[in-house]
Amino acid sequence: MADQDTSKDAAELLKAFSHPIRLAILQELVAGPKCVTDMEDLLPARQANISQHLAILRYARLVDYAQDGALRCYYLCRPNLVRDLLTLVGRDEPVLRRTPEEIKTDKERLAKAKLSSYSNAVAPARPKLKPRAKVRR
Amino acid sequence: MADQDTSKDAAELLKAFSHPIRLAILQELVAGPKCVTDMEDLLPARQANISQHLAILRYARLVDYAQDGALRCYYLCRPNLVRDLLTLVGRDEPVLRRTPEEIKTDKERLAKAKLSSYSNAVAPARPKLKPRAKVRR
DNA sequence: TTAGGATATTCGATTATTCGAATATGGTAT
DNA sequence: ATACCATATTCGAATAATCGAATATCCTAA
Repeated sequence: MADQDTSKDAAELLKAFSHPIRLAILQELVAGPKCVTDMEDLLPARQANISQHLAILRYARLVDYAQDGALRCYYLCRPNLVRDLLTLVGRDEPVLRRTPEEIKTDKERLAKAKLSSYSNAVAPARPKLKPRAKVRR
Repeated sequence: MADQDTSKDAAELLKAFSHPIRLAILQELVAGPKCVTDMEDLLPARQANISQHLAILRYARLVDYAQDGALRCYYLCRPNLVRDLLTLVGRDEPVLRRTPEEIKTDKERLAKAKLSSYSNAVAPARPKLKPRAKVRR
């Protein structure tokens, strides 16, 4: 059942990645170590905010820094993870569509087929349902 | 400057991954297609909640479903992405620690070295600063 | 057509994230 | 010591994510 602890840890790690600014920071660090001031020039965010994001990345152990006088040179402390992750999300894979039949074959289950529909369910605006009948809760 | 659009899209994709239940769902789907009822047995979440997470995964185009009668068989519509991502976060890379000197070498910058400290800045509870002096804002 | 099963969605409340503003901190040079 | 630069942190307000409860919907069997 996909170990709950593992999932929780992995989710937390991924959360650290899941912000545009933080991704941009990581991307910049792939190119080489940088201090906060460098990043200010490269990113659309203010110093305080960048420091906040760096704190999150540090907490996730994705980055660390080496102090150089008054400067803190940030670097990736798990460069392979970061590089591979960035590559992975960059890459784009064609989106599959499977028919109920294909699925059935693949499924270790006993339900019976139904040849008609297969989903179109994607992003574009879901049709709203009827507003809910108000009831005491 | 690590394209802002790209970062935003990538961040959104990663957000879809960044939840323990959603990760667990994806993990289960790597093993093969499943309908919601199957997942209810496998995951520590209620039906409504699972459906909510599936909606998010669908929106991110990570999953889709094939209707089989009253059932909806969910499957990965970008299986490689999902598998690789899960593998990646599962794998654990040793955490690097670089000295200011190493960094300096690697840096296309003109600051001067400082041989002493390197960071210990990680997770465990940050020391609190002095509470801020209250001022009208 | 009605009932029941499987799944989705809406609402609302709770909790978590995010960001700017205002400092606090630490280092270094004076 | 003081001042200044680079960086962190706190607070607070605004926004977003999360989850249960209560339905709504769709499909099929009776």
